[in-house]
Amino acid sequence: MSYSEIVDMLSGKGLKVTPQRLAVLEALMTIKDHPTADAVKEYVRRSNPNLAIGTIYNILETFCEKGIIKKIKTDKDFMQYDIEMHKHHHLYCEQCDYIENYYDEELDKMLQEYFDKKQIPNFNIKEINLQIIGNYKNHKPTKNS
Amino acid sequence: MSYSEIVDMLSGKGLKVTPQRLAVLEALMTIKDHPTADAVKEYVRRSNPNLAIGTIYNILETFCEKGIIKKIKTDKDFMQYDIEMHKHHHLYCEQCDYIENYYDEELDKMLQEYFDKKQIPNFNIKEINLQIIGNYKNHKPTKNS
DNA sequence: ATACTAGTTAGGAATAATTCTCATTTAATA
DNA sequence: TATTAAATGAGAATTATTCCTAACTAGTAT
Ligand SMILES: [Mn+2]
Ligand SMILES: [Mn+2]
Ligand SMILES: [Zn+2]
Ligand SMILES: [Zn+2]
Repeated sequence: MSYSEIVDMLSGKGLKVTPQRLAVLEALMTIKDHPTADAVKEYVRRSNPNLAIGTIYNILETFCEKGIIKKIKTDKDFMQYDIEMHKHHHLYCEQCDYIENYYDEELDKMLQEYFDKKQIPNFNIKEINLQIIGNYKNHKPTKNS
Repeated sequence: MSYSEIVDMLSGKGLKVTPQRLAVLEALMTIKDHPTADAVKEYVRRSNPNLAIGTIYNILETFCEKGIIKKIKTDKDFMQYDIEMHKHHHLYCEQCDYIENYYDEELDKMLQEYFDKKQIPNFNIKEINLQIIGNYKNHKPTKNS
């Protein structure tokens, strides 16, 4: 995503293009790993040492409302954010808390067809996300190493 | 589940049978609705006005460790607990935050077969939970009314 | 029935993530 | 350049959850 695409994306949603928002976007796109607000802070502070943590929460919330990112909650007591907006599911590793994206169009099609046929009474389905819980056979590196 | 079954279940897991644990269990079994720690507190305080909130968290954590209940993942910033231990999925209503259990053996079988065939590289699947997000055509009562 | 003890609880303090407040600053627009 | 609605920084406040520890109790042994 180029700089001008990012600018267009933000202003297209009625958001002012601020250095803080650009920094948070860059952090989210670089880290990818479903970062916490704190991980985003660590990242952006390298270039913007006094970007306030409250501002980060503000921006993340705004991005959620505008459909730019999503929240992910595990059984931990902090929120994680996901900038990958293509349809995907999640692998939750029970041992190292790593959450990996899982893409599977065949699966999506199968589920789509299944629920087209089998309606859930009184409920309109908007999307279906799988939480696939288990463990890696050999653990992924947690961060960048 | 009778009183003596509950007693056996707790002591079978090496847990002492205390009035506090019985009260929390009763709350969970009565509320069903994936209550928060606070909802459990509200319930148990009617009969045990000075059951400490710290004790409730203690008990809930112990129950999780012993496999009596589970934590469920939402995008809210508080935990919810689930005493239904039969395999099921969840319907998340976007409008009223109600989370309903969804049972579907046919679906489970389909997923089982799918992932038996199609392995995920480097990952052992332990369980799969669907987050089915959408809205009720006419909303469910939020509490008991 | 009584004593013992490891496990449990009450109550309050502490912590950590997140939200709020508001004075100041800034991006967009004219 | 002037205007203004929106955004930010700094720190206080809030909220869910955890921690601490003295007092208590369920289960077991005597
Ligand atoms: Mn993701
Ligand atoms: Mn459930
Ligand atoms: Zn792992
Ligand atoms: Zn609803």
